[in-house]
Amino acid sequence: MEDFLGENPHNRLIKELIEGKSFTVQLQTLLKQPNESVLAEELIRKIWGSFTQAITVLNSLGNSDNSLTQGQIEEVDQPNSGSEMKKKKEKQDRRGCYKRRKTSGSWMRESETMNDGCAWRKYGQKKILNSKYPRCYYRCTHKYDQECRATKQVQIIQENPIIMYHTTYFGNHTCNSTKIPKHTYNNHSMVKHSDSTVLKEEEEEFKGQSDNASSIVDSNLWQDFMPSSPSAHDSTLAANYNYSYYEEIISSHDMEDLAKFGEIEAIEFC
DNA sequence: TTTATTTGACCAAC
DNA sequence: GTTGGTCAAATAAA
Repeated sequence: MEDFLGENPHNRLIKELIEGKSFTVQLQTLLKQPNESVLAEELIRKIWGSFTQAITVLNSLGNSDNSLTQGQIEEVDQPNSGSEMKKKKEKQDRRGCYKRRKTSGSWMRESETMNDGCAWRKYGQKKILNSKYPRCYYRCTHKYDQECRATKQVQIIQENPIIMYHTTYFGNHTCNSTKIPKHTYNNHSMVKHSDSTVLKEEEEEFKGQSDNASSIVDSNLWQDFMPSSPSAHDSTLAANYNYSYYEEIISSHDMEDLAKFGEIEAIEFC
């Protein structure tokens, strides 16, 4: 593993996250006392610094496909500075102006129902070459009001004896209305498949729930570091941050390393 | 009137 | 040149 400014990046990352958590606990204590706003502001600044450093370290780890640009980092760094402006950016005619999506960051499920508990809006349908059934394109209902970029493609793969749908999900829900499902990594409900992730669901458990599977790890990880319940922005930040990297961290011996630092209690996935 | 769906056009990727 | 993903006008439904 490459050094990060003379320090092992892995250790540096752990150190920054632990510091961030420690500052959060201090802040929590401080907020219970009156007239400590100056100290609180200082702690907030330190927490911000820790997470910024952590993001920088993660971003430096060489996964170029998923590395954030500095602009993206700054975007999440300054929650009130640019995003509001972007929300108001005027619509323009972007018909046909798109990049064909890559399969990385996607995951699939096959089920007897299209219903997954999320609010989707259909925006297109296409006949697919060598396919008996058309492919339907859906985006999150909150694409514009909450800038949720989740999309899915649904295609019937068989009609007999029952209709089976093959659904491919792209992106994570960042909208507030999304419910976090009870899918977990440790029950092996998700199977990594090449660059994408195949979601082998337990259908009964799944019905009526969201299937924003990748956000599970993200949201719980961040919950662990957050003193209060995370906002949509928090999960966005984590979700945008390349969950596959978290998966890599969490599923490996690195968890032992996390524990070694002693400050982090068990990280639970639902 | 508002919201959702359908469908043809557009165009980048292959 | 073909294919597939997205847009937006037209249309339907609530």
